Amino acid sequence: MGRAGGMSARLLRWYDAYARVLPWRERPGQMPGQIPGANRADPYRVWLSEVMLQQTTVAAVIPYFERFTQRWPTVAALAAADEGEVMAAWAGLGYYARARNLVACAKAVAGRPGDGAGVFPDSEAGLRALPGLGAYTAAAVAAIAFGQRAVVVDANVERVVARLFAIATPLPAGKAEIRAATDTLTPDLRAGDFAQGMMDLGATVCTTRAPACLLCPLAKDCAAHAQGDETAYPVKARKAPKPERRGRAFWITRGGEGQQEVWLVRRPARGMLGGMLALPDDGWSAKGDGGSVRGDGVAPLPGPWHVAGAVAHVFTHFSLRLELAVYSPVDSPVDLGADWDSLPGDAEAGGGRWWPLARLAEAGLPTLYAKAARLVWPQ
DNA sequence: AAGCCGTGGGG
DNA sequence: TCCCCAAGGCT
Repeated sequence: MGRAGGMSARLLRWYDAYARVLPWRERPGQMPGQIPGANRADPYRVWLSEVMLQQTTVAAVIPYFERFTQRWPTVAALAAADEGEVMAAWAGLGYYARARNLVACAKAVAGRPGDGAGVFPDSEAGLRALPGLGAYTAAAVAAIAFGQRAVVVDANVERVVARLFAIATPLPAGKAEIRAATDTLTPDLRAGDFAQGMMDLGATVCTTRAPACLLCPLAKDCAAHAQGDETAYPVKARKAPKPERRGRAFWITRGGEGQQEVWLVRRPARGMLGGMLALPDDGWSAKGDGGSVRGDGVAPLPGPWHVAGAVAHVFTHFSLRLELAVYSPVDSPVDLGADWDSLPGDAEAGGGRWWPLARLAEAGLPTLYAKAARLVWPQ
């Protein structure tokens, strides 16, 4: 057995002993010398978990995974689900294009011709062609659910491998080099357990800030450890500072005590918070861009309003300070309900709708709007 | 191909 | 407080 073989064997033994117990995962190492795919797990659950885990922590995913699998136990059930309900169930998890792709992928799988209906493709290439599955997810599902040998590289593997081989090429340029090195380590058998083991190692031992090399089964093979500077790898460029944006959302209600409703809009499928229900807003103009207002606008609305407060929210590439303007308080003489046509809402996205305040939690607002709503409507 | 796309937790 | 980052994909 070569050096790479020794490393993967050590990693698999470590995984057999210390694998995290996760809802979508089968227990490893039940059968020494097992055949390929001996640990294969339900492809639907593997796929769903992998999509949820894209750029998202395990702790954040677990409750969503439990709710989704309870409500939609099979890919066929998910394919038949109302898309709005899926989006609402995804609310709070972020990167909402994943939810739209999730539905599209479920429909594609459920609609596969012949005996394949409702069955995921079992090859990496077949999986890669499905919406929402990129290089990582296709490889992960092929390996974990179908026992295929696939080279699985996520941010954990990138970090572990960059350290093992002291790869100094900065990311993302270094990705090719890292993938090639991962390929040499990946075993023909148990590629899925190997991938999960590498990810567990990265998540629990070979961590970004303070790697626990004393606990690492690969420490004696690790070039960065030999150099005494594990955290020097992988090399990454510094991120650009986030610009600040400001915006104003509108809290428009109607109805009497106990029967109040709030005006919600469906955001366009593309762009920020695409496809999600939201409070109408003015488009979050960037500071200093002339105050250009895109989106819903508020000019046509009659009646007095006041600013109830503001929330701060940080997105991937900008931060936002969102004011909440409250229209038509309960005692207002203005009946906005009679002014339906003038209410804001993107027609192509389905316009807007009055939503009972008592059931606001079920609307599935993205965190930004949930925070804003909390200013005037306690949970 | 570089920018867009959420959120919450940890140091 | 602020910065970094997490089982990335799409355009």
